[in-house]
Amino acid sequence: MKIGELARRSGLTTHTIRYYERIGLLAYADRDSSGQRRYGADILVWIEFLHRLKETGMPIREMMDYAALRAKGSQSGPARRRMLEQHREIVRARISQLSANLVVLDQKIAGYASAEQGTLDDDEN
Amino acid sequence: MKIGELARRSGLTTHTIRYYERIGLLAYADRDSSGQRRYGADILVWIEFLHRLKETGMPIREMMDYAALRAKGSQSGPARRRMLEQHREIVRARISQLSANLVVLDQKIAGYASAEQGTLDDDEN
DNA sequence: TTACGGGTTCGAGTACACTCTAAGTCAAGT
DNA sequence: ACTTGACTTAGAGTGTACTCGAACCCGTAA
Repeated sequence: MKIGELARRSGLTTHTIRYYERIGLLAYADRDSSGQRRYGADILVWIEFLHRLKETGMPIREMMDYAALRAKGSQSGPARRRMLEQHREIVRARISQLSANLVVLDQKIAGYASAEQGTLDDDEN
Repeated sequence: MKIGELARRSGLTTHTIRYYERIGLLAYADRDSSGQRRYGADILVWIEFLHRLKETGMPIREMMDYAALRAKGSQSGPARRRMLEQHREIVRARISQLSANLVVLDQKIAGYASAEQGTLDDDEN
């Protein structure tokens, strides 16, 4: 497929796909006779994985490191596993933090709700 | 207290405190006779709350809206409650998303671990 | 009195992750 | 032949949230 179709199917823009190739997140794509990028379907799996890393807050730099390991082939498996394990801890910590903050938010909202019932005055935050 | 002490106690830098004042996240602080900012202890509570909003991913623009409502006094309570309720939904969604991605990450790591045991080959991501 | 550790303002600079523009090429449809 | 839409490159611009620098002022201890 060409870059436009990949864009539609991956949810990235063509700009972003080229940008990712430039910085090494996506491998340099084979070009056809007129110089246009041609992709196989397997790149969608990789982009989806990148999307997950991004969604979980991994910085692009780290994704680049991961991509570089991946490009070295299966011998880099253990290193990639270690990266993912570290990242997993960050994600777990983030979930805990958000959950804790969610509790405080709930309390705050309950405080406002009470104030609206006239049973309490609010605390000015 | 002066800005330096507030910085130490709040975890913000003096630069950031002045920046927050500039954009309206913190109220314009009273100045002493030599023009230096003087803060009461109550601002720490507000900064801590701002920190929570930030940690949960609220953009500064929205925090500014919230701060503006707060500056209007207790009559803005209901509007603030609605803002927090909307934000709470965003936080809940984010936690769900992270949790879902965490599961995938676990599977991926398990896949690498199996590959290292020699029981499977990896899938090249 | 002079050095020091604060503080002040304004405006410029930084990091991240895109996002877009300019100027051009190319293939297919009418 | 011409238009349309998709593609190419290099490089500039954007938005967010700070972060820092320059040039200056002010109060206190040696």
